[in-house]
Amino acid sequence: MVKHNEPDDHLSLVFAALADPTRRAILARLAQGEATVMELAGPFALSLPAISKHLKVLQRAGLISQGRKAQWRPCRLEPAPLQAVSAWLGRYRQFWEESFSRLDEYLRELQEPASGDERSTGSGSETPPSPAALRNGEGAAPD
Amino acid sequence: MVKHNEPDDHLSLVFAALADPTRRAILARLAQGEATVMELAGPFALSLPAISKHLKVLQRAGLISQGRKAQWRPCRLEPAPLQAVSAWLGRYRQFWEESFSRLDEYLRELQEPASGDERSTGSGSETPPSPAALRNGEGAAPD
DNA sequence: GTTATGTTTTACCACTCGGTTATTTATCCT
DNA sequence: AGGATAAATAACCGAGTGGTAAAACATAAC
Repeated sequence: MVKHNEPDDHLSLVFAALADPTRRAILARLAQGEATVMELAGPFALSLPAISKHLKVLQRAGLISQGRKAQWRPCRLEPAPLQAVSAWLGRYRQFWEESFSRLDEYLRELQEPASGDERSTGSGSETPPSPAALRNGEGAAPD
Repeated sequence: MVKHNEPDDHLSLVFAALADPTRRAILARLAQGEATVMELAGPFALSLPAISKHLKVLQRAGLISQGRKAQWRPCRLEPAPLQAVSAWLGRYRQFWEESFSRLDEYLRELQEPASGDERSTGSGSETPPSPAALRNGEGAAPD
């Protein structure tokens, strides 16, 4: 994971934190309410230091916060990063909510043989640009 | 990332793939339409092998698929894994859509001093269980 | 002060990750 | 066949990851 600017970096931290099944299970438990470190460790055949490391990852991603009461460190879920993930997902929601869009493109592809004229449709290139077009610097620059 | 069972393993692959800003940018570009490897590499000061590795990660997570046309390997977005993420997020959606739930708990906590009787509310322990309760095996087993 | 419980830190390990350069593979064109 | 382009693979690197056992820190009870 390479750090770029702050927003991307934070989102990367969140996704990385969610990439471990143990950490997702910890979040699921905290969704039911605050819990202590040993409560969270209960269901896993892991050492306490291992749980402590997972919690540090979750904390660094802002997914949990830890209180402090005597020797206890109660953990609670912080939903803001999950909301950020949901917001990020928003840009792709159309892809599964309009499930016919891929079928449309496929049908159009069957009717129109691959040719350079497809570039003019503005719908994104279905066929890779020709080498000549790339050589002329006409390749579409990805965002 | 430790492999457990298949569903968790796949979700972990997806989150891990999304944990890199370059890969998220690649997905954003593919959301606009199919693109070649070199088109995807264009905006990044990365070598082609680095892009190739990123694409392999995305492919293994099922987030993209790659076609084959001559020497071209056009990539397209596959939204199903993103939908799976959205579904997983669903269990936490209440946390930010009902933004008063945390305030309610906070106010209740102010009115009821920390005591063992809070265990009987079934709303999850706001205060860590007492050492005696833990010793008696009454600690709540996390999911 | 001593003992017990809860938690974190330290040091270590094997492995993965995100990048590089060099090389190979795949396809097209002359 | 040779040359060109697109892409993947191999080998290497330093940093990071997910786990362990041991040690240290924090707090409570007697």
